[in-house]
Amino acid sequence: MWYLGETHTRGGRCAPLSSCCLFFHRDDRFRRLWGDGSIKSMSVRVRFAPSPTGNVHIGNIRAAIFNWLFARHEGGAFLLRVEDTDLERSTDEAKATLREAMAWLKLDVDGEVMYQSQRREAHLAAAEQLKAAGAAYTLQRGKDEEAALFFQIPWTIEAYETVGPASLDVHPAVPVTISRGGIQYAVLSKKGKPVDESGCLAGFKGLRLLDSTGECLYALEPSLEAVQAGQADFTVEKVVRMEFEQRQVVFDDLVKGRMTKPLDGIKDLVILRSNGSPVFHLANVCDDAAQAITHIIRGDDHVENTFRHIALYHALGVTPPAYAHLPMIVNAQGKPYSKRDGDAYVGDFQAQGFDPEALFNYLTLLGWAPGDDREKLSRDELVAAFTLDRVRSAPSQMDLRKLAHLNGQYLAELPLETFMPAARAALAQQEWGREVDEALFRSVCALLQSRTQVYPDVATWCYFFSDELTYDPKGVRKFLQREGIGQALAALRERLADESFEAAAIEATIRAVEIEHEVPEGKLNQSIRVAVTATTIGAGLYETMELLGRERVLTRLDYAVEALCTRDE
RNA sequence: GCGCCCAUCGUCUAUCGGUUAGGACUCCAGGUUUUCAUCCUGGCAAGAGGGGUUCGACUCCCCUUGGGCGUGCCA
Repeated sequence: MWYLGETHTRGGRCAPLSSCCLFFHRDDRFRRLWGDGSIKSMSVRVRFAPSPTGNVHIGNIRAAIFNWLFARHEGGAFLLRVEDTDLERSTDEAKATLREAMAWLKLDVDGEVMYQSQRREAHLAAAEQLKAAGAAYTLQRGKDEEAALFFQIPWTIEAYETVGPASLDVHPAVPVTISRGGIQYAVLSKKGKPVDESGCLAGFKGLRLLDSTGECLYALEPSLEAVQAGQADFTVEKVVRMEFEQRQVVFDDLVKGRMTKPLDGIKDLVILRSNGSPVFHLANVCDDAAQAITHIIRGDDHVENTFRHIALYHALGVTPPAYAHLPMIVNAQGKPYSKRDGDAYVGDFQAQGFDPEALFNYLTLLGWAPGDDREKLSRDELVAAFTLDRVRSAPSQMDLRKLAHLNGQYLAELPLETFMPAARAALAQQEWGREVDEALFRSVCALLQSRTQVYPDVATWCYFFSDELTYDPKGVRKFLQREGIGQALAALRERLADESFEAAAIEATIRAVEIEHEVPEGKLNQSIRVAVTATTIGAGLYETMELLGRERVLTRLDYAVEALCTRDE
């Protein structure tokens, strides 16, 4: 538990968020661990917090998988929070899709599911708390509009560290403004044009504005309290240079290592829209605190948010959780999956007949590896091996062929009773596969399961169930249109007509025909295969013929001799 | 533009200063299977470029290039 000790000592300080305790008391797990209000265990609590949009993105589910794996490895809790504040998209159907995807991959959730839409009061209370503490202020955008509530990046918190003295050349034509909302100024572009910049007040500790002679036009410190309180603001003209003590926000990411971001590059953020609704940042932080999340494991598109979220935690009086940012999964072009990319949703993989365990296993291998040469790992092995320090920080792209290969290994191990229904469903996609003989189907499954990579491969089983065959032209040319083949097959047909039609007997018959017709041993097999199955690949020939049955084999041999073989005698 | 992050075979990855840079997928060749597939053996294939630090660098540092993310009263 190397990362728990120092970086994360949650002191059970959820007190400022009154509503969170309400939530906890409904959570049996919490009651068990911390029922008397004291901390007995530093149990890991992670969460998956998707927006239910009707589709679960593959990158999202990978984040869920890593969270789940981490929780199970640590013996902690894996929680689900449905961020359903977008009422238009968050339909019951979308939520059901989400739960189905998770159930399919066996991502079992601990405790009660939290629905963010029901947390509005808590979010508003948190906003109110910040406002009362002077950590938030209202600001009007337009004259006629209602004011939005901004979170003021705190002046000091323990997550800041000093970088050192900094100076910035400023465009003198654009005045520098100092207000509760931060510092606004313009720097010079390469061509000398003004480029607007702004940052929060806290980013400019010890700020001094200098003119071209080096004289100090304004110093922040004397009026700091008045500015912070919104009782004073300043506009300073002809500033050429700003000097200040640069500070940065720091956190130790469990996969990316030490992360820093200069405070002067961070802006105050809206937490309550002018219509009064809470924004993502507030809701997210608030709920993570309420669920007592200890580790946030999410996509690295959130790293920038983290710096501001940490400030929010501190302002709310809550110790921030530990963070682990996962690399993105990109498409075959190396670009992030967009909504237009097909095959990027969990449901698609399910529909395409991938085995959930195979997909689960494959997804763990994207951005993570156990460190030895194992690739096919069972759930238990994955849980045992999974640690965040082995997560890579470079993006990775999916390789469908490798997934298919892995899938094949999983399918081969499935009990026949599990394999059959799925194979049946795939077979039903084919016209000839809707109604098949049950006994034959079972036998064919038994014969071909081990060589099925993905369920749609069952389309190649056509020759067992249908007589409308499409002969592989290459196979016909290579194995049927050869001198003497027609005669040999014709002879075989005669002998098969009245001998036992069991695999071993069939094999013996074939060998005998080969000898009679002076065909090298085994060389007739592929010709027979093409004649009776129309393809060059398949299972063992003798078993295949036995399953096909005498009638079909004889008919097809007749057809091959008549229509496909070279007539050269 | 600025900020943050990333960089080993085509792809997924191993390597935590000293290796003939290993494995897997794909592809190719051979073997086993008197057939097909599996399987086995072998092969093709990588440290983006340039500077440092060091006896020694894929590994640490800097620069460049390339890519991603962020820069919303989206999440």
